[in-house]
Formats: sequence, structure tokens, C-alpha cells
Amino acid sequence: MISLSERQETILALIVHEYIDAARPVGSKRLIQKYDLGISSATVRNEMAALSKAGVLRQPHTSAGRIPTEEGYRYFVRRLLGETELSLDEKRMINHQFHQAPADIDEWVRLSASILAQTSTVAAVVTTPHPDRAIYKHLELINTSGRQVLLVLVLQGGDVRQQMLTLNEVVDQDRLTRIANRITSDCYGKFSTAIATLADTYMEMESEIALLVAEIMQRADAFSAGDIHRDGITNVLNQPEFASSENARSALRLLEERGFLEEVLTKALSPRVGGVQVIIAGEGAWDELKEVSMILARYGSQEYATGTMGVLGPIRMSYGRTISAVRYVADLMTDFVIEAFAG
Amino acid sequence: MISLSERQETILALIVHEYIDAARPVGSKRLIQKYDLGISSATVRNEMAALSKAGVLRQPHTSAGRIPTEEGYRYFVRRLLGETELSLDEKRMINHQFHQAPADIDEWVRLSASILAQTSTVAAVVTTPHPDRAIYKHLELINTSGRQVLLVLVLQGGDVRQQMLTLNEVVDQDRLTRIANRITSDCYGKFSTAIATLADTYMEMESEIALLVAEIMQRADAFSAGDIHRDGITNVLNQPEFASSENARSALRLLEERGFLEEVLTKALSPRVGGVQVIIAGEGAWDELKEVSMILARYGSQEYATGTMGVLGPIRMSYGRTISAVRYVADLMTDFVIEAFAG
DNA sequence: ATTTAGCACTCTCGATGTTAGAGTGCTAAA
DNA sequence: TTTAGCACTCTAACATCGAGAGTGCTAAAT
Repeated sequence: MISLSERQETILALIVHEYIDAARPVGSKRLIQKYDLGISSATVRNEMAALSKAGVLRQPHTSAGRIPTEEGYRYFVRRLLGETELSLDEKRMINHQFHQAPADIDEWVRLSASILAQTSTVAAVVTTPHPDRAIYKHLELINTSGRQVLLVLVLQGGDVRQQMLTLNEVVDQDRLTRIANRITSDCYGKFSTAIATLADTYMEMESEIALLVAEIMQRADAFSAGDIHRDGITNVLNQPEFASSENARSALRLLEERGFLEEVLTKALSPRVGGVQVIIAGEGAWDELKEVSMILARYGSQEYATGTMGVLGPIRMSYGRTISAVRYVADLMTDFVIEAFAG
Repeated sequence: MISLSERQETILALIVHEYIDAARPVGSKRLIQKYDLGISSATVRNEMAALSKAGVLRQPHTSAGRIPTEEGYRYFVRRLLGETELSLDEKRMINHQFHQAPADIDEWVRLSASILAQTSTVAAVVTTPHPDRAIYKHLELINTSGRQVLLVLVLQGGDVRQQMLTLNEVVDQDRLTRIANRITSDCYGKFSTAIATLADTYMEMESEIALLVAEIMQRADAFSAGDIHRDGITNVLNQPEFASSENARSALRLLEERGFLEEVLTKALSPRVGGVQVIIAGEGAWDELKEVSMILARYGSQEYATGTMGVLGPIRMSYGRTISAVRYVADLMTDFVIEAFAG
């Protein structure tokens, strides 16, 4: 475990701060002339040397200033951050934007992404909330013409799935309605697995339809990621570390590739709602994230539906503001989800 | 109107071709040594001078090779393109990809974008198909508990809208079903406006619900743009003209800003399905598109639903391939939409 | 009347040199 | 322990230069 003196911590914090701001190595002279610690540049130099040995600072080349290592950022976020909150004004602004938007879940998802993107120099990614497992609520079978039947399945939380199916024989609407009601009274509140076993106890047509319902619900389980909304991609392109098109490209691919995003969003987040997860430079686990940092949070309620949101930006990111913003927006969305589904 | 000799057209076509390929100015020597026309470089130089005067070629600086002007590209696309088709193999590939994907509209939209992005060095944008005006198909009223009723409205084309409503009194499921059936038999195939006038002839509860239905349908009319899917953003970033982060940024903003995309997609396309529209360097109408070209098409069927798809790439774009690809994919999607909605 | 060879001229691009500035590490004094 | 001072290092910015590619023009050839 790295252990630093109080003065060393101060210097580390200032260097992180300064480097995030100016995006270029921080030297001893510039540091003291800007921040007026009660010590000379030579002393700062000595401490810097110690911090370099401790592995939290490094030099791009001999005789350049210092920049934080990934370890340095981690130390900073873990120990030195603490209280950097969004200002009350900013919170009020965010609240305002949410409350004057239409109370539509997709609209709010979009808004969340937009707000996160505005907060800092990051790209935002927000998924629509989705039940962890689909829960049966209601079924309608609608006779359209002949043996063609429209199946409309309503899931807990308002998700509606619909599908055409072709029956073996012509069945009138009355009988369809009776079948639908029978299945609903048996299956209300159940998961796909329970319905699949139940289907075995039914007779021909009921069984067939119940099985189909179970299958549709199972598909809904698998697609638990929901739609992904992105915003602020241009933000991250404006950062100097992505000026070279090589770097920009790889960062963009991360944002564009659905598969990768889904993996990170699902794997990185413990299923628990509430915490905010910070991934600095991939944390050794993701090679693709070596050049970026992500801040992720899960929102919503296990009982109804959950979604994930997060931001992706340069490692040199304003962690205080951004973590705070992600937490705040996630909390707002959690309230909204609960209100929308339970209220 | 610009008028060129046959030889001049050949030279223009070769220069466009070569410049699209290599992304750097084309000189007279390189041209004849690569393509072996039966004439000397001096002759080519003379013709180039004429083409410059005609306004279809220009030089980045004195003593550099020539590159096409926007006018030059337009001439090329309008007169010289004609027959550049996708190869049969490519078409087969595309077909294959579509047919092994699940027959789900969102999946196909995503696939379209992905295929267009792969075809050329462009970013693809595809909207989900949407009825030009919502058409009533079916209504269900589902008694959940007390006066809370779930309204499920099925529109022509499979769109399902649902909404909770709170009644003034408790109404049992039987009566709700009767109301829903009554409205359906009256309104089947009608637009929101017709339903709104019809609602006036109803009694209290029927009227209230019919009005709500009309309102929901009206909202559906307005949101006619549907969801926008993007793909291949990294493609365009790889192009040298977007190497500077300044240019990359402005191109990206175009793709990111929903408002702008919607405007171009709706305004640029005549409502007619089938044609492919080419916008080279904004065509004077869009300042934001000065540095890029777009190729757009509308797909689907007015009768059921239409969507738009298009690509955005550098002006130095492989127009032949790309136009052909957009047309082909749009046709496939049109077939799919018709089959899905009518079949 | 075209086409072409030849030539002088122009402009970019990459390589090379040079310098100012910022920063470091070390030593010796406070 | 801290600090002043100094020699040293490295980058980034700017200037210089030559090679290479390309042009336009002129005069000869077809």
C-alpha cells in the first residue's frame, strides 16, 4: 500500500488538479508560483522525486514536468477526493431541466445523457431501464383474419411485446379471449421459467400459446441491456489526448460498438443500485480502456426495472465533478423510475 | 451549363476516380503513366487547364496536381456515373446478412446501418419506419385494479401504444371490453382527426376514451421521425480530411445532433419512395454540410410506413458504390416493410 | 490546327540545424 | 531539513535547404 506524507498528498492533489486543467506536465516552479505553498521549488522537487519513486507521478521524458500515473489518479480518487460536490446552482439547473421535460422515459434517458455530457469533457452513455427479469402481467389475443392472430403481451413495468402467430385452425375471438384470460389468471406475476413448466399442464392450444409467451419473455430477459443512448461524443474528441486520429478512432470505437459497451456496463457494475464505479485506465481488466476512464452507475429499482448510465472521458478527467454528476443524475432517474412504475 | 468534350470527360472521370482513391492531387504525369491514354502528359495538361477554366477542377496551390471542385463532383455524378453497380457477390453478401438475421424491424434497421457503413468509408444513418399518419387498428381496455385502466392501442403497422388512465367510477371488465369493441368497430382504419369528430357523437365514457385515443394517435403523427440508428462513425474519422480534430468535430456534430439530422432527412427527401438523393458539399443549401456529402433514400411504403436511410462521408466519396448500396439496401428494406406489414 | 518535347519556374514536404525555455538533479550552504 | 545556485537535458518552435512533383509556355513536329 502506498503511504504518503500530508505534504506529499497536497502536492499530488495539486499536480492532478493542475494537469487536469492544463493538460501538460506540471513543473516545480509553475506549481509554487501559482499556488504559493510555504516552500521553495527545490523542496517541491525533492518531494516530486519521492512521489515518482512511490509510483504516483511520472515524467514523459527527463527534464519535463510531472504527470500523474494511473496509480496516482487512483490514489487521488480514493483518498483525496471526498467532498467535491456539484454546486447547488448546478443541481438546481439539472433539476429544472428534468422537470420541464415531458415525463417520458425515453425523453429522460436522452436528457440524462445530455446533462452528463454537459457537466464535463466526457461522452455519456445511458441505457433505458429494463426489468431484470420479465414479469407477466397481461395477455391479449386479437383475431385479425382467419388463422392469423395478434398476440399482445404486457409485462410488469409497461413493456409491451407483440407478435403475429398463425394457428392450425380458425378460432373465434370469444374463445381466444377465454384462453387469454385463463393464462393471465394462472400466470400473473410469474417469470418465464414458471410459465414454461405451467404450459406442460395445459391442453393443445393453451399449451402452445403459453409456451410462446414463455419464449417471448425469455427473449426479453436476455435483451436486458435495453436501448443505448449516447451523447457528447464531440466533447471527448476536443481533448488533446484524442487529437491524433489514431486515439480518437479507438475511443470512438468503444462508444460505437454495442457489444463492448454492453459488456462493460453489465460486468463492471455490481447488480446493486446506488454505488458509483470508477474505472481508471481500464484498471488492468480492460485493455481497450487503457487510454480512457469511465464512471458508471446503476439506477432504478430491482423491483421494477434498472438501467445503467456512465461517462467515458480522458484519464485526465475532472473526477470530482463527474462522479458527483453521475451520482446525482442516477439518483434522479431512480426516483423517476420508481415513481413511474409504482406511483 | 457546362459542356465538355468526350476526352475532357474521360480525364475528369479519371481524376475523380484517382483522387477518391489516393486522396491527393492528381498530376498529368502520374495520370498517363497509370492509365495509358493514347496522349502525352502535355496534352493532358492542356485539357486540365481547360477543365480548370470550366470550373470542374482546381489546384490546392500553384504547381500541385488537380482535384475536382464540388461542381466537378456534381458533373461526374450526374453525367459520368451511370452504371457503377455493386458486384453480384456483394449483393449476395448483403442478402445473406439480412436473411440470417432475426426478422425484427429494429434488428434490420441496425443491420442496414451496419451494411451501409461497411460498403464505403462513410457513416450510416437509418431511421425506423413509421406510418406517415397513425391508423387505428385495435383497442384493449384492461381493468387492473379499481378505477385504474390500462389502455393498449394497436396501430396499423404493429405500433403499440399504451397508457394508464384513471376513470371517475369503477367499471368492470365486461363493460370495458364492450366499449373497446364498439370503438374498434367504428374506428378501424381511421385517422386521428376522424376519430376526434366521431368522439363527439358518443356518450360520456365512450367519448372520453375515444378522445384519448385520438390524442394518442395525434402524438404518434407528430413523432414521425422514429428512432435514429447510426453506424460507422469511425469510418469517416479515418479519412484524411477529418484528421484535424477541427473538421472531425464538426462532422461528428452533424451525426450527433438529432435536430439537424431530422431536418436534413425530412427536408432533403421528397416524400416519394424509391429515388436516391445525392447532396454534394451541401449543394449551397446547408452550410453545415459544406465539407461532406450525403446520400439519402426513403424506404418502405406510404400505405404502411416509411423510414429514411442515408450515409455521410467525405466529399471525396466513392459515389458509384455508395449510391448503389443505398439504393439496394433501401429496396430490401422496402420489401421487408411491405412483407411485415401486409403479409 | 493539334499535339508534343523541352525547359524554366513554383511550391510542398521532409530532413537538418539552431535556439529559447522549462525543468531536473545535485551540491553545498543556511 | 530546507533552500539557493548551477550545470545539464530535452522539447517545441522556427529557419534553412534540397528533392520531387507539377505547371505553363514556347517552339517544333505531325
